[in-house]
Formats: sequence, C-alpha cells, structure tokens
Amino acid sequence: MDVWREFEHNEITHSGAHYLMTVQQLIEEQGYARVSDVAREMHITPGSASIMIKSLREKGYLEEDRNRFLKLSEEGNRLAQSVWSHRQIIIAFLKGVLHIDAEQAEIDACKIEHLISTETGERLLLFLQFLLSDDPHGKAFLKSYWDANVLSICDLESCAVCEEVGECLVIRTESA
Amino acid sequence: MDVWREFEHNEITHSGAHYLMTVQQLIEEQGYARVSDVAREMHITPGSASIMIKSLREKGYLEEDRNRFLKLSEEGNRLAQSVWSHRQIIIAFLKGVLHIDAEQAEIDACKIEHLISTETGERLLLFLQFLLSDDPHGKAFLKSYWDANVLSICDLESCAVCEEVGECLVIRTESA
DNA sequence: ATGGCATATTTGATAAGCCAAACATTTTAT
DNA sequence: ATAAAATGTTTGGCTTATCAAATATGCCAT
Repeated sequence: MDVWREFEHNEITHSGAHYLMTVQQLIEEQGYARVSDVAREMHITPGSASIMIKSLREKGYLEEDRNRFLKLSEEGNRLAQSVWSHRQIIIAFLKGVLHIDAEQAEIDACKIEHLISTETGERLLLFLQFLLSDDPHGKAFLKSYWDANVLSICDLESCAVCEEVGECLVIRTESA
Repeated sequence: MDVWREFEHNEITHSGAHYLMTVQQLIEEQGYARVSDVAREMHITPGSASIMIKSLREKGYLEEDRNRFLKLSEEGNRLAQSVWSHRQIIIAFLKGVLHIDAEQAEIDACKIEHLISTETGERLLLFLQFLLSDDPHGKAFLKSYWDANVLSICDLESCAVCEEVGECLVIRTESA
C-alpha cells in the first residue's frame, strides 16, 4: 500500500465536510438551511452548491424535505460532529498547549480536521483531558514547559485549553 | 477570508511534496533520479510522472541536467526538507506521546505533513524537545499521563519519542 | 546501421469541485 | 392574477492529478 496515496481516500472530502457543517450551523442559527443559504454562507455560487448538495444527498449524508429544506441524515450528523469535534480538539491543543496564535491555529485545524483518524482524535482528547485533570503533573509540566520556551504563561485556572476542551467534553458526553 | 478555502492554498500540493521527497530519497539511495525512477518508486505511470515533473521544474522546485538526471533546486530542497521534518515530528508526537500505533501514525502524518504551518511545526518540535529535556516535569507528566490512560508505559530512556525527535533534531541542526 | 529495449513525452480520458451564465421554478407582493 | 424577486438547476469551461495507449528519442549490440 502506498501511504502517500491515502491522502484522497477519506470518509469525506474537505469540501464535503464543510457543506455538512454549514448545514448544521445554519439550522442551529436560523432554524433551516436551503441550497441558497448554504451557498451564501460558504461564499460559493448557488450552482456549485446545488451540485455538491445533490451529491451529498446521493451519498446519504443529507436529506431534503418536500419544501427543499435540508437536514443532516444520521450518518451526515455523525460525520459533521466528528469533524467539528476534531477541529475543536486540534484548536485547543494548538492554542492552549503549543500557543499558536488563534488565527493560525484555526487555519491549521481546518486543514486537517477531516484527515486525522478517529484514534488520533480520541487520544488527543484524552491527552488534553489529562492536562486539565486534578493530577498535578499536568499543570506542573505545562508551567515548566511554557517557562522554558519563553511563551506567555496563561492563568491555569482560566486557560483557553480548559475552556475549549471543556466545550468538547460537554458535546461528546451529550452525543454519547 | 474563508478559512475553509485555505485548504487548497498551500505552498505545495500533497502530490508535489511526495514527488520532491521521492527525488531526494532516490538520490540518497541510488545516487540519481530520472523520471522513470520516480514513477517506479511512486507506483505511478511514467506519463503522469513526466507531466508532474515538468510542472515542478517550471515552478522551480526541480532541475534536470543535460542527461535528464533530476535534482532538487534550493527551493525544492527547502520544501522537501520542511515537509519531511514535519512528518517526523508528527509521527514522533503521535507514536511517542499519544501512543497511536505505528501504521496509523504514519498515515495520519503523511496526510497532514504538508498542511501544518511552519509555526505549528516549530512549536511541536519545541514541545517534544522539552519532553526529552532534563527538566523532570516532562517525564513525570508523561509517566503519570500514561498510567492514567492505561497505556503501555515505555522505558523513558529508550522511547520512540526520544529516538525520532532525536533524529529530527540532528537534521534540523545540520540544515540550520 | 539496423533491430530492439529503455526511457521520455504526448494525447485523450476521467474525476472532483469550483465558476459564470442561462434557464426553470417557486414565492411574494401588488 | 400577474410581474418581479428569490431560489434552484443545468450547461460548458477550468484546474489538478491520475490513467492508458500511442509516439518519440536515445542507446547498445550485433
């Protein structure tokens, strides 16, 4: 097996994942999502959206009711949830642990969110959870690491990692 | 700016990065690299290789001598080096810290190696370096983390992280 | 110097995912 | 009820990266 060719063999494409997440987001924010809403939100033409959404429907990720309102199928929901949760975890790690600036962290996370395996996502979450746990080694390590690397030290009681990973945990607990 | 569209705007494509790394690898291993060598190594047809290599030449990443032997330009070398080093760092993190199994770690790393920013690569390296440093908090943290997560505990004196990050360090020191 | 082999390139095809623009349909307002 | 606006779909074009197959180029040996 050529590992380098696996790049294209993913459960969903980058573009597809963002269509699904946009549908979910629109439904949350305004209660519904139609082709043109998705197009507007993503800044693509209605024509492109129409075609991609048809394809996502055919693949079973999206459903359309009699009035052309879109919603995620069970499978689509699982996928969108997974990609979104990977993104939050990666952002939390990049910002909260490595101290990458917010904008870059979001760009990096967005690029790789649909590419990392379930295992990597799970383990990264466990890792962050441990850092926030009561175990004192996590905090001691982080402080010492940030000191050593001349990074800005965040108040460990109200840190970006804590908040974002906290969010992730809530969602993953709810959906489980 | 639409963050999700940044996915395609990278210094090099996944495919391109692997062409460059293959040329470098072939030169190291057998002393030279021609179009057909690259094709054979990557398991693509000579036709595809011919076209891609022409394009990489036109972009200034590859050069060809009078006898059609390929080599990396300065820019190409920098790029290949960077992508390769990102891969090693990610693998070290996934295997050594998160304890993802070797095969999955390599797949994940290969997918994202050309997508993470320089900053993220640098910071991840610093992070791993700190874990291996004399500072006792790193080791204490890792041990405690692995214990908590029922992962196999590696001998901290001969650990995969240590070896792979060690390699990375050597290379980055040499090339700097 | 001619046949045969390795190597390289070109051509035509495919797939994804975007665009613009034309067209079709549905909703809304008067 | 009909015109205007909003929405949705289709068509043709573009790019990247692959393939297969045809074609060219060069090299080597007899």
